[in-house]
Amino acid sequence: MPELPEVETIRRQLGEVLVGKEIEAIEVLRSKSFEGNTKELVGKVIKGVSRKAKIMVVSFGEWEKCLMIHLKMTGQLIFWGKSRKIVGGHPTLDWVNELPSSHTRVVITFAGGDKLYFNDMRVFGWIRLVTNKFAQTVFENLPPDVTDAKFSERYLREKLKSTKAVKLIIMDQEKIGGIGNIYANDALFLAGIRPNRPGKSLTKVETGKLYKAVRRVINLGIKLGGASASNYFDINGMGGSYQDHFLVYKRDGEKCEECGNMIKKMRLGGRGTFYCEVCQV
DNA sequence: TGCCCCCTGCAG
DNA sequence: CTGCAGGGGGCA
Repeated sequence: MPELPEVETIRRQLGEVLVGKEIEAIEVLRSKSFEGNTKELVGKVIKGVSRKAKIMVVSFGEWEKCLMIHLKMTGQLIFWGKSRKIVGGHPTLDWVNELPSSHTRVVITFAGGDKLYFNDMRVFGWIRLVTNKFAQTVFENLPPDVTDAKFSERYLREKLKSTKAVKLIIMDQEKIGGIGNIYANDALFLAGIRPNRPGKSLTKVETGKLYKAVRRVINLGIKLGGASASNYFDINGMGGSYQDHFLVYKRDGEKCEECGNMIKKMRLGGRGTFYCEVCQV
């Protein structure tokens, strides 16, 4: 589910409630969802939560290990307990009181009774106990993500030197981190570029527009707490609101707000792709 | 580069 | 029933 803005929203919230918390127990309800020996974590105190692209790392300060988390398509981290802090005003997940649910894969209990539920309907996501060294190597080997200072217009231009469709390039996590299907579609609309254009066919001006568009949609996504189009919720079970600002994503059949023409849908790299054939050339 | 796969659920 | 879903790895 989550792309960079959703993961970043979760990361910030986790940082607020988890730092200083001591792990009391970890219950793995689905073995595929957790890798490592849960017993090693008992008594460990969380020191921070970081992120690169769509991957989060929960660190424990001096300890040599950390937790890496990837939510993939349907992963959720729901925090429940006395320390729960609700900030937003968006609709709440109605089953938040009934956790664990049938989709709960891992439950982390903290000293004092607060709990963190890892829900993941499709079981693609994971939590892994790894060494700090390993996590550091993973992060170092990831390309810059959209929020990274190293993600420059020049960098983007370099990555676009390919015959691959521009949408597939900007979604390629080995080239640029953090852009998934929602924000890729909207960024290309904002830039006025057809998603299936070969990357190398973009002019310098178009590349500049795409660069600004990508940063704009990702930053707006973060500001709005992510997009709750289907099953994304923050750690309080609350939705984001970027879905109220979708430009083309999931809007096929509706009118383009710019020109009034019908938004079309095509398939690109096996993913639903939305665009306006008038505004995007 | 283009499939198929990992899973589960839901809309058409 | 089929196809599709905000991700990504492995395979030829």
